[in-house]
Amino acid sequence: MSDSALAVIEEIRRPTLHEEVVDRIREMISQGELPVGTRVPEKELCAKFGISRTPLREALKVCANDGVITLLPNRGAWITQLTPEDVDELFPIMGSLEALSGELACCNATDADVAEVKALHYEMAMHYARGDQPSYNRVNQMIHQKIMEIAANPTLLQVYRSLAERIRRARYLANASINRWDAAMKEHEAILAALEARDGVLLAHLLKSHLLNKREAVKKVIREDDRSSL
Amino acid sequence: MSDSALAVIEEIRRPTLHEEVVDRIREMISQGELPVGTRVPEKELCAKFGISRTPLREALKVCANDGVITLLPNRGAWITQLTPEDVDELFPIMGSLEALSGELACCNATDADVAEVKALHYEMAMHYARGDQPSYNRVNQMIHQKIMEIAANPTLLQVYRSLAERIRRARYLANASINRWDAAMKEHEAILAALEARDGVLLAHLLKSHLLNKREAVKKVIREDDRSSL
DNA sequence: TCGTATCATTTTGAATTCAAAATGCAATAT
DNA sequence: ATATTGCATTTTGAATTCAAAATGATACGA
Repeated sequence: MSDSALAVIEEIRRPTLHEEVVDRIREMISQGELPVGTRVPEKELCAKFGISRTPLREALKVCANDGVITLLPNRGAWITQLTPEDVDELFPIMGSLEALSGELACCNATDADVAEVKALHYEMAMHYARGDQPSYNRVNQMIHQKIMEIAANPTLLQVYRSLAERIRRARYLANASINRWDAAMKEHEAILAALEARDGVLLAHLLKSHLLNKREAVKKVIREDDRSSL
Repeated sequence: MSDSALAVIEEIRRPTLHEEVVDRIREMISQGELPVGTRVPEKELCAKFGISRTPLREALKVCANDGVITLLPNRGAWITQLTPEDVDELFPIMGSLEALSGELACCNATDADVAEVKALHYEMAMHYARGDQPSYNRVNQMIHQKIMEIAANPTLLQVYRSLAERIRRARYLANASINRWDAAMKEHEAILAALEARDGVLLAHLLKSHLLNKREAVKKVIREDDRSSL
């Protein structure tokens, strides 16, 4: 092996400073602590995090690359305001990726995997029955994550997460009031059945539709958010 | 509109320094000027670009976020060495996205759009007939890009490009010797026909298979590259 | 009164500096 | 001869500094 070549790059990677900052910024945006459409207060964040501008700005470039932040040259970093058009572009992409996760999951799923999804499904049904939306949402997300995990494609997970990050805030707001809860639960029953039957084509289709059904709710939230900032 | 809020963030965006550097680094990797599996020579690049370490390191963080560079804390930035497993993860994802582009393209395509793809197809056929591989590859890529363009989903294009960047070098090498050229041309004829017929489901399927058929060629190149570095 | 020009202040972008970590090398011990 | 320790050098990560651009406030003129 040559002097400067590395056979396989794989190490224990504790997060570096700027990665840590990227996570914190994302978190703050999703919590509304950094409101969409406003300028990132560079100085304040440096003080808050106890760091200098260098790692903060590195993190901002990374976030900009992900579309969460928009950099205006010489005019600062702004928290990206999603437009309804952005949502219309994002959902079909995420739908395709979720569909893929379903297909792959059906190829790989062990009986134990299916049992775990089933357990989560019933846990979610419990929260649904009790009308506990926050818990429902949490378990709901776990189901989709579990399917992604069964798909066993880390790159897919990474790409999906990076897209999900862009609409995380809007999704969070949309989840505050679910307006087609009954329908969503029915869809989830079909999803579970398809996975149990290892019917990849069907599961792909169901996951895609399930996601696209949320599109209008997210767009609605964005439009309201737009109005509130005028 | 409130003091710090921006209705829509949209401006003439001339590339900033670090963005320019990101492009240059990607270009150098795809050309083999920065060989896969080696350490990024920070100092040399600064000298070459005539910049300080700050914008270079910003660019490296962005590239790392895209997976083109791997950062080892306190041990420098390395040009990511794709594994066959990475390729197996990437191709289904890119296949899904190409499929989506085909579906959307069929919804949107005007007659002029189809005519343009047809023209490109014949141009490619010409290069095929003459055995001119480099020109064939160039036009081939233009066709896929044109379909993406017709799909009219800038976000999709952006995501696809970011993934394509990871295997750009390997694809470039694989393209040096096409080993199923006849089959690929036949597939392209079917692709054109599906677009003309506005058969989105079929086009999606064809584009996906067409891409997946390249997977083994890319893996082969990577394995050879691995061996050469031992 | 409203618009424009001037200038001080703040913010941004990028170079420089500085401390900590890693690397390479020589001396020593086994 | 090989492995281990200690030390000088290099590289990395992050703070600081500095110049350029943008912002805001005030004075001036129409």
